[in-house]
Amino acid sequence: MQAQMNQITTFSIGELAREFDITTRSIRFYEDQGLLAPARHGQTRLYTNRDKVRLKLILRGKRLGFSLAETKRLFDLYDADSSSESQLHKILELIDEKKVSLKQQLEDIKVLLVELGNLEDRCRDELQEVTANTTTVQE
Amino acid sequence: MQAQMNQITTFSIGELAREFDITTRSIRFYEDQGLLAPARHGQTRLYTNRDKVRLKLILRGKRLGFSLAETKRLFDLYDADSSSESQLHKILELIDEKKVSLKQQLEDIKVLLVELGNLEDRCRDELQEVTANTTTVQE
DNA sequence: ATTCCACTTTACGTTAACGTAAGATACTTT
DNA sequence: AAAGTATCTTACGTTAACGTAAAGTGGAAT
Repeated sequence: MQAQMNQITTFSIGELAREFDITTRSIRFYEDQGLLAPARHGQTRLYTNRDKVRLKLILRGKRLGFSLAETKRLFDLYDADSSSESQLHKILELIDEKKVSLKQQLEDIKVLLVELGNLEDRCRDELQEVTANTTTVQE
Repeated sequence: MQAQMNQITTFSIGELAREFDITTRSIRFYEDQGLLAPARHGQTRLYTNRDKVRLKLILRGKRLGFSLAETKRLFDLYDADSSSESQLHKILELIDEKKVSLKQQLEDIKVLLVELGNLEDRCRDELQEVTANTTTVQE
């Protein structure tokens, strides 16, 4: 009851791959690019929960069209504890850039959703006509 | 006053490149991939307003992380006039897929915006402390 | 002991979306 | 006429983000 207190649940590379539906190759590649830094047990990689969160963030970044390099920059920003004044200003700049482009994306998406909705309506109308004709013909 | 009625304003490839801040190479590439089909005057390409709109859509797609192939599919959907019933169903499916992934993106962006806001606040706080310290030291 | 499985490294191959250079054509300006 | 500018085609080069194959290692099951 006491001999196993250090149960810091870890994950194998295969478990993560299955959970996020990606290949182990991708995970190792992200490490190669400096986005992940799992511990090791011998040669084998051991991923902590923190690594798992990182991976989730990487994939979210990808969905948003971020390059791995961009995501890494954001990680580095987040990790940087205390920086110089000029550094902090630079960080704030970067954050602002991202925010601007994200807001642009948000607008883009809203517009596209509306357009897709219209297209969908048009399709449904056409579908109505087609099936109506077919029915008529078959009488 | 009558001899020039067919003034269908067109654009050169260079004009479009400047306006959208991309290279002519890109524009020609989009044509190569079947996303644009400008008219010709001799060898020279002539872009109509419709082409311009298309180009704008292509770039918006890129901002949203669409591949050119995906954007082309959407174009083809939009262009398809009357299709068979099964075709229409397929189109509706595709539209729905896009809508789902776009809504996911929308959520992703909202979350990220909040997180960036937090990060920004943290930076500002730290900046406050740094400048406060500097001021104190310099007294 | 050997078979199996998940993991490892190394390394070459692949696709998308262009970049870039070379050489030809066309129109305009000097 | 010559030079400049914009356009064209052809074609090889480049980068990111992996895919894929080869060959080896380590623990578990038969």
